[in-house]
Amino acid sequence: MAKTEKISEAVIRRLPIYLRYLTHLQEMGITTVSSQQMGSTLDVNPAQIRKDLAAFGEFGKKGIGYDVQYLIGKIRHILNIDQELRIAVVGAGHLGHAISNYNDYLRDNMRIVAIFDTDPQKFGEEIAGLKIQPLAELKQTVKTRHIRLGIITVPDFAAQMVADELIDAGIEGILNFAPITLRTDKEVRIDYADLTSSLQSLAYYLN
Amino acid sequence: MAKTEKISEAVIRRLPIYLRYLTHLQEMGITTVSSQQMGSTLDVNPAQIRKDLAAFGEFGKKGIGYDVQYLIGKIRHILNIDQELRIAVVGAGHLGHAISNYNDYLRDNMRIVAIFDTDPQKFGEEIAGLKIQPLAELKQTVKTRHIRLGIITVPDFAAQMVADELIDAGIEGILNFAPITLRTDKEVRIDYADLTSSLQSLAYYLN
DNA sequence: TAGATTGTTAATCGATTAACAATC
DNA sequence: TAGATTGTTAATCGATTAACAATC
Repeated sequence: MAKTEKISEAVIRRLPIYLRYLTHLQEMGITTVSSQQMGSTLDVNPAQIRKDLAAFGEFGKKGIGYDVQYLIGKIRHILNIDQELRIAVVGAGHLGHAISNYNDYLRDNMRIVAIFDTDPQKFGEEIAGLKIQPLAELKQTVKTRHIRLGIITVPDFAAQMVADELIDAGIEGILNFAPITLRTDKEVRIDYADLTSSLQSLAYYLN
Repeated sequence: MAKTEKISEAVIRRLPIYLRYLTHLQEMGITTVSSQQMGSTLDVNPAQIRKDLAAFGEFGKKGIGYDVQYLIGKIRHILNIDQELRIAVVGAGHLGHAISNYNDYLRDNMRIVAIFDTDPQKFGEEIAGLKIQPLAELKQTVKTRHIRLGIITVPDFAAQMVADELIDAGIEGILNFAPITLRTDKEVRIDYADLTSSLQSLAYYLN
């Protein structure tokens, strides 16, 4: 990263969108793209795209635009997904089940490699090629399998406990689907993906 | 709504979080809460909470705080969830399956009442008490059952087509789980909930 | 009354957009 | 060279936070 200004969360939320479109262009054999073209497809101001990218280095060529393949490599590097990134899912209910089947969509080196639950009836059951493990095995599995991210898909009343376990196990980032604000005093990034809240926000815009 | 200043999306994203906590307080029998208390639990600046709420009216009492039950009613009204709000899910794969089972978690009058797919093999199959219907029936079902929101859980290549169908059917808001930016010239709100993008953003914060 | 807490104004901080010199 | 497009500065716009008078 060329610059030292701090990067806002808004920028980081847009980078995956850029990456997804660039990958699409690459698949179509397109080698160069301008901020103008990207912006009009993605509904983002071209100046915004240039500024977002420029915060990390000079990736484009004046008068030409951006080399698709080169830019893909740069964004993947920025996002830490130029290395294999292993993920654990905790909660083998319907949602955990669905997410565990997501590996085909998680390109770019992200991979769900373990799934946990507390219900003994589920232990050993297979989901998407993964055996459901007891939560008690979390810490050891995280260590031996070098898992860095966790996804929480347990009911709300269990979510804080699971978060504590994940953090104690050395997980570095959490994506929480449970409808509860998690608390920690550790340096762990926690993002939220709560369906109920999303739908309620959406409902505001009716009429 | 007492004021006419325009409300930012950030405010609308926080209201469901406030509502969730207030509901929790109500269940615990707590009748009054201050912005201070809410803020410290939810990790939100108390001034922010007061300003968010004040944009819609004077809901609190100086020196006292907010009446929990009263504020719940107000926020539900603001979010349009003081009426039953019906939702259709399009895409009966793993994720659509999981979401269709979400009705128990969708309190506050939101309800998934129909699920659609294009695979004839799935027609008639039951998920969470709902029979999977052919996409061809979408328009009629939306009209007769007064469905106002749509959730897209189809693969990326089908998402734009499904969005067009939903909009044509008269849907007023869409929550899209497919990893693609949807385009429309109609006045329809489209929100995004893309797991891959969320995980990629999360990955940035590693180290 | 004294203490607490709102609603709101002003101050600050941050993010987006416009404009354009540099340059491919 | 002429046209196109970046990187970046300046201008604008918007959101967050602090502070405090009003008042329960």
